[in-house]
Amino acid sequence: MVTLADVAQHAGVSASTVSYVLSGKRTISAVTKQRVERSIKELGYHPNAGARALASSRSNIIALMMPLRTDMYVPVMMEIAIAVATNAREHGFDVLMLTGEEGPAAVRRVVGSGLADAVILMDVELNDARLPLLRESGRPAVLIGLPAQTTGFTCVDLDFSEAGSLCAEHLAELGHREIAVIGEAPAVYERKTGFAERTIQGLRTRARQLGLRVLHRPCEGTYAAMAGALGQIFTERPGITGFVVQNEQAVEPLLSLLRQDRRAVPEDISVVAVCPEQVALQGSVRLTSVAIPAREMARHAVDHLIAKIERDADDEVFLLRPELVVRASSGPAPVGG
Amino acid sequence: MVTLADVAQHAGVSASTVSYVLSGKRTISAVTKQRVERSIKELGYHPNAGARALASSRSNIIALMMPLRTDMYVPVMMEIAIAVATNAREHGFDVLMLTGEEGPAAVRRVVGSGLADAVILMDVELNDARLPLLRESGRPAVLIGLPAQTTGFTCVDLDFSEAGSLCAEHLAELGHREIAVIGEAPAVYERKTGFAERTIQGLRTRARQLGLRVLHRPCEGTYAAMAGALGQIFTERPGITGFVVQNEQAVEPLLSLLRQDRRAVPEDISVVAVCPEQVALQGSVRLTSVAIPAREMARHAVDHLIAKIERDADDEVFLLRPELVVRASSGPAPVGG
DNA sequence: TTGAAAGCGCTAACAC
DNA sequence: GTGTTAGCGCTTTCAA
Repeated sequence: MVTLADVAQHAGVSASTVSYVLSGKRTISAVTKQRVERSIKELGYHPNAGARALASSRSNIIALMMPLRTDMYVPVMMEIAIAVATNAREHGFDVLMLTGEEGPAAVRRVVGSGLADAVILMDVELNDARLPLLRESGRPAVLIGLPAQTTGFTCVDLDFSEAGSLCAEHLAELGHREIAVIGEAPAVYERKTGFAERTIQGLRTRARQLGLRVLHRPCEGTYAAMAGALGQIFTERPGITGFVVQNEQAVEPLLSLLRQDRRAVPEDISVVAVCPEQVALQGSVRLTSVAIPAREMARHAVDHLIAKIERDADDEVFLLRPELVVRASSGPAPVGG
Repeated sequence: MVTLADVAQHAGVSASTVSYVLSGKRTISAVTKQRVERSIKELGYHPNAGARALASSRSNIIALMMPLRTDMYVPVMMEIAIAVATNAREHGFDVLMLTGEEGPAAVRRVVGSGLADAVILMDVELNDARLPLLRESGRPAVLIGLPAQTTGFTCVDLDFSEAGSLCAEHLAELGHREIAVIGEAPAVYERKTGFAERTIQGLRTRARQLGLRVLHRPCEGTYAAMAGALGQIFTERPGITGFVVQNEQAVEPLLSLLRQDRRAVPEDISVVAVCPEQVALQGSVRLTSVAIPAREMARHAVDHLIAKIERDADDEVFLLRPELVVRASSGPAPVGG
């Protein structure tokens, strides 16, 4: 194994000089710098990560804690994870992947051992058990999601309330007067991550202002559940002409069942989704939707985390502005009835 | 920060004793052991990861290199990644997530710096650029996928050839005589990961033995592409009564278009998929399918990698036996025509 | 602009 | 069954 000492000897300088060439923490004459860099290349030197971490008390590793449930929001999570890793590399950091499996203790472990310099938490719940541990660890942390109590943390999330509001507005503008919201599965609401609640609340508030009538139904993403929900909805409110869906899995079942029901989209029924771009684009109908901006969230999370690590930046709450993109699934409310 | 020396002092023993209590590498009397463990608890001691890595030349970290393309096989990849992480933890290892972004050099970096003790490569291509680098690094590695040249590596993959064979068998047994295979998008074949080719080859071989006529069409996973392909297929071979699909995205479009076409599944047309269990279960029809056993692959990969790290185990090629599960999308070939 | 040297916290001989 | 101690390879004062 090639060590820094080997490089120093080969270049005819001291170890510290090599170290400083690498870190750039002090000015080095052009000649020595070149000599050192040449030696590094020739010897194929790679600084030892462990030694570095020990001497500098910095691992240059960020821990990313994945959600426990691997069955939900998979594409978004994956996109965030990859974007976090890519982004972190641009700042010279690597990413350690933690699963929910190990529980909140995982946070203590990686942070207590100095394995990770900082933590990103995905899929944060309103009263997340990991937060107290993180807080007492004193390590920089960024949450993706919005817990009940944000003090001590930087949070990044989509402004779901505004997203709901945009959906209401869009349908109201198209002349719809009565709409239904197909929500996440009941389990999601029970988990209290808050985003589903914020969406419906934002939607309801705006709907009230616009005189839009709203029926909200949480729903499993299966054909059977969707069929049941749809039947009930049209029975209760036959005048409904618009749907807002916030449930990846439910999108195709909904479209498929409407088709079967001989209700044309968007002529008879308008559909607006809150979902990853991918889902909105690849289905049987290109959906008018509010996207969940995974990469942007990851970028904010990493950038701010690095700022906290390196410049002790302050905590902030970033609520990203949602955008509604009009596609083929929404149109004017049918006239008459 | 609490160090091992602090613990030693607090427990009234030497540093090495504490170290040995932790590692279990030598026998310690019950009393000292308990005293040490008590001190560890009381002081809230966490061994420093960097120091450990430096002293032992072992980081207890496995690097997991994700596929470059984040748009394909997302659920399987995510499932594998999480299973790898969970499994690794059971052996006391953490997982570092590398994206394709950084290119093959990422391998050299994490391995050269001693950041990772070993590597798992996902989505391996037939002539993968990362393999030579890995080979010369001499670090233990496991590939998920099957490259052209496996020497020096342990490989884990589904036996796709056998999977194709099973599909042919199943349809033949049901009396089908003419089938179509909807394959992955052309881009997948161009990337030369080999699995798509192995599937069709295994299927073809068995089909020939069984007197089954096969038409193979790679296909994008969009409604438009699927509609085009389907039209062509039925024009060319009006006698087709069975479909094998190996393309997650194409499953729903296919089912939907068949329905629109008034071809009932499974009465008129049988459909067999090679896809993740999740996809087979959550669509509009519960699909007869051969599952891609993500967790099992991850388990094999991790277990064998650990065996290589700790016991210098030999390289092996694990081709997991596929299983075809009969569900609601396949049935006897229609009589007459 | 550079060098010397003292650790960082742990492991693993080597001693007894 | 336990203690002593020499590193592991790097960063960073301190000194010149």
